[in-house]
Amino acid sequence: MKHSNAIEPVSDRLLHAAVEVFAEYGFRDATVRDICSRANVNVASVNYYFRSKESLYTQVLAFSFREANRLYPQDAFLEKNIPSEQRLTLFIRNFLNKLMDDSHLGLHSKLITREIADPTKALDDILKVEIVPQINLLEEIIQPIIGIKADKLTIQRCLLGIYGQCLMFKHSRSIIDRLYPELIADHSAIETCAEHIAQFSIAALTQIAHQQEKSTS
Amino acid sequence: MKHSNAIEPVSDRLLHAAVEVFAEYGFRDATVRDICSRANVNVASVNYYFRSKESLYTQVLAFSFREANRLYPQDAFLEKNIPSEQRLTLFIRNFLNKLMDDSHLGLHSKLITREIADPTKALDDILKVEIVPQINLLEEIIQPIIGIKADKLTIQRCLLGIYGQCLMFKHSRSIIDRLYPELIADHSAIETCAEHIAQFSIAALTQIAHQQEKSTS
DNA sequence: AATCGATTAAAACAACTGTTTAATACGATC
DNA sequence: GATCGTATTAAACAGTTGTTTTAATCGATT
Repeated sequence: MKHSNAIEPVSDRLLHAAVEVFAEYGFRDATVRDICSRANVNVASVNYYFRSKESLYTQVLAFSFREANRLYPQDAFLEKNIPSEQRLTLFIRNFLNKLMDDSHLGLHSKLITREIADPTKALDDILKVEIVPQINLLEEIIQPIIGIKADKLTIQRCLLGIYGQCLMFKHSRSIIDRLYPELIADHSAIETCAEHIAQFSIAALTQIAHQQEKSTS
Repeated sequence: MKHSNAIEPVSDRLLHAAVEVFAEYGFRDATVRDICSRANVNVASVNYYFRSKESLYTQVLAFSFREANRLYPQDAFLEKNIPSEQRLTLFIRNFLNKLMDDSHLGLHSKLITREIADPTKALDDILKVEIVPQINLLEEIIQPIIGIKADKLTIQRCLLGIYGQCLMFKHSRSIIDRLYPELIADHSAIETCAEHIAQFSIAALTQIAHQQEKSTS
């Protein structure tokens, strides 16, 4: 006797349930039984359809990245003929929206930041396929703002600074929820935060650019 | 028969071992048996000296904050007669050094950031006693830079931005280790990063201050 | 030397973990 | 309708977890 909501294949139900559970508890604290009960399937199904809990987790991560990129495509700021400042603003807005998406499919960013904060074996693959290309894109964007003469390490520090301002909203969500809930009350509030980070960073970057010019002239 | 290194009381050995294990694995994945074997005591000792694993964790967190504040006192930038920019620089340098301290006693910051990223019941106490005062101090420091007219929410966003740039080095350590290890190779490299964050932030803050003046005049 | 409270030790507890097994039910093919 | 591979189930497995129990040991006091 199949269960009530049997429209969706078992393996798909497992994958979706696993996204929820892994996002909520992390790989180590998520339990196979929890996943299976949410998917309304037997405990043995995880090992039947996916080889193991770990293999399921890997596939969940891959699926999450696909979904995140589907919902928040990076098309808008790929065009190189718009001003760098505007490209940076678009990039930050897109990234922050992706991070703060609390909808059903926004669990993906939780998974990823969890993986960064507490890496499993899966991190190295993620780095290569997803994170490095995104970082390279951001570097390409801020390069014209900061100037050609900029030190390589300086650029790296700027990159991390911009990422840090964004990721703060995810990694320290627990604190923001408790101290500054207004900042992330709704979508428009988050947009304002993105706008702020962009202006903050552009101001700093141009300032650094001026200093570079001075010191090398 | 007592064990070899019996100079230190059992409860102290347990506490120190617990700092290591909780920092490395987090509360949920740390095991009582691991802690006890590192402290060279029986498994039952945790429940004998501390009531439970959870109670031990609470005491470990409190101990860690005491140690962190002992090693990185906030005296230097408490004096209000030095320029705000310099106070901010000192604050950031102190904070980043505290975060990146990899020595034996630097495990404390690992514990704290872990607690922020994945809160237990203990977080609310930590917030009140340790984090809020530090945030208030930073707010007091940047207030003069950003100007009196600044919006309350704007100040909050700036606060988070500065914290985010610093915490990035802790929360996303796994990525920095893999992509930009030079940035945190040694103490002087970290100092340079602190200097960078300070300049980056000051540039942005003064820029915001100018914009505020324009829009309200 | 006997006694008492505090400490340590080994063992067992019950609950939970991921995984496996072995039996059953199903659905299509012959 | 029997047969065969697939899917599902309940049960059990072996390992680990935090905690408790019960007994042994120690050190000081009487």
